[in-house]
Amino acid sequence: MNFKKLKVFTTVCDCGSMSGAAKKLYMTQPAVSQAILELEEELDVHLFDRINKKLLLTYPGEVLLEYARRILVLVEEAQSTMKDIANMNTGKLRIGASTTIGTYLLPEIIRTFGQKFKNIDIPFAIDNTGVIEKMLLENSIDIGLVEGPIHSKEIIVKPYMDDELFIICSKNHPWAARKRIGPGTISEQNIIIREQGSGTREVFENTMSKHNIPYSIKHVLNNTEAIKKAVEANIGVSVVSEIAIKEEIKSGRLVKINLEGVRFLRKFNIIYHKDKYHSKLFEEFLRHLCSGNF
Amino acid sequence: MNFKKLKVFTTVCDCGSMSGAAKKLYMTQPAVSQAILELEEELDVHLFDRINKKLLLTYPGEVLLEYARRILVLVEEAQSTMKDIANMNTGKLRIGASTTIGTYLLPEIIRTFGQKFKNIDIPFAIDNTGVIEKMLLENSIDIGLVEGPIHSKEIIVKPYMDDELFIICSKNHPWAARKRIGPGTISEQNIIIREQGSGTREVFENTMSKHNIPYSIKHVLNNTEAIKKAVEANIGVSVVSEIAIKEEIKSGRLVKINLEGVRFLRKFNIIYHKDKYHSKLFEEFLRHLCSGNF
DNA sequence: TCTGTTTACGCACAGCGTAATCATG
DNA sequence: CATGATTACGCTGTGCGTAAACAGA
Repeated sequence: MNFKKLKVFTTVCDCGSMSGAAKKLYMTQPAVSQAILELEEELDVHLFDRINKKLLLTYPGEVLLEYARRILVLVEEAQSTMKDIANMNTGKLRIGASTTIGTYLLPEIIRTFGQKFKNIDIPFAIDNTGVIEKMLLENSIDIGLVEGPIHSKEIIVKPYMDDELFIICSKNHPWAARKRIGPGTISEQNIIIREQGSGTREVFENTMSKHNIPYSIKHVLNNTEAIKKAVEANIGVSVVSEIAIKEEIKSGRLVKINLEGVRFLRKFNIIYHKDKYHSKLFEEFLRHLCSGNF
Repeated sequence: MNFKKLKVFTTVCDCGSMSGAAKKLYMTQPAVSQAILELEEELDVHLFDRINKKLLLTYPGEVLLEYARRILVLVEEAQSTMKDIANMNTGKLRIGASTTIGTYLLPEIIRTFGQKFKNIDIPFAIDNTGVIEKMLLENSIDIGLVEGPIHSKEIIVKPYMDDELFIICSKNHPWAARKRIGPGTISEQNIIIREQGSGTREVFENTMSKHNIPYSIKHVLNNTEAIKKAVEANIGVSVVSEIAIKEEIKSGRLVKINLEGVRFLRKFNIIYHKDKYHSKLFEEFLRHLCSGNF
């Protein structure tokens, strides 16, 4: 018993004749006849009564027909679904991202990717880089977008884009008109910054100490949105990734300030497992990342 | 794609390794490996990630696994059901019977046959011989038990048993003590008999006229049970098939009377289509009929 | 004779085993 | 070196087509 024979059987039932089924299946009559005989032999059952040239289903024939139809429907559905997956008409890509990227970049990335590929399931997780790395290793995500360093040798790290942190102030702040300040002026300001452990804070502190610039932290907020609101309210100045403030810069609510001779640079990376098969959807997502401007 | 490959696939998923699956399936590793590769090639999809010697299902792999399990369950169920049918652990035999046989013989026949073969479905129809013959020709029953003559050349008629009609009277009737009467005495009696068209009445009338015995019908009842009750109540005498009065004869409520020199004989026949395949269940039913004393 | 099924026979390929190779711990 | 996957290759049997026989209208 195999799919083909079941298909032959159901077709014969539909047509009421072997020759009709043969025509429909692009086979010869003998092949159809043989398939039916083999089914009958294998199952030790007569499927048809041959009365007056008419093929009439026997009881076991009826029973088998029921099963055969159900099986073939499932098989065809399976094949069609797999074809959809192969053609990326359906699929799944599990994405992980570290906090900043996940918050400010990922939504737009997923939105546009989802537009390009309908019916695609794109579950995502947002957590710090270490957790995202771990998820990649235990195969609970397919690809990650992170800011921090990766340690596992099994993970391929591909630079995605350069990120830069900027000092920001309110449009009402005295700096707003100047856009450039000297390193010395910063120590006079109330600095609002993310909590210890944040990648953003780490880059800021490292860079500042590298340049031996003194500064004093006034407020600590564990949330970029809260920081932006605080700066907008002119409670102090802060430093955040440029991707977090596009909107506010555009509308003029916040102003980017250049600290003379100092830049806060880091890289965003795409990470994925070196041994994992790269599905077409995966490749498309990579292409999508590199093509788009997010 | 075929059953075997799906089976290989699900087994590999269960075992988490090709070698394990090979052992379970009594195949060699390469054969398993090849089956999986062929599946992947045919469906144009990667089913496993080969990470650290571990086989991890990809998304398309998961989807296929779902389908494969459902398909294989159905296939196994189908095979098991067909096997049951072949072994007569389940099955169906559609029986038709003419009125007298259907009423007095068939219930016991079906009861005992159903005891021998559990889980067998035995739908039956009771109607006059002509209808039963027609049902056989249009394949709505598999076998018939009839008293009347069959006309179709396509039907095989096999004598089943001899039936004899007997004149019956109540135990309170004057005849009851004698058991034998002469042909002349019958015309003095109130005769109760079935309606026109009844096989029983036909045999009675034919036999009586063949012997030139005069008789007068007093009551007509279209129902053997009613006739028996009427005779028991000594309203008159009647003539019925011996199979209809076993119980009453045994208990003495009715008495069988011999009409000297006259017997009302007919045959019960088993009928079935000459071209229809005789299932094992069918053969068993024939054997059952011939073996039992009904 | 024509239509449709079955039987007979030969070929081609799918699918399995054996053996060798590769990869990884 | 041991375990397990892959590659290479040859054989066997399934499954199909062609051809012929058979059966019924």
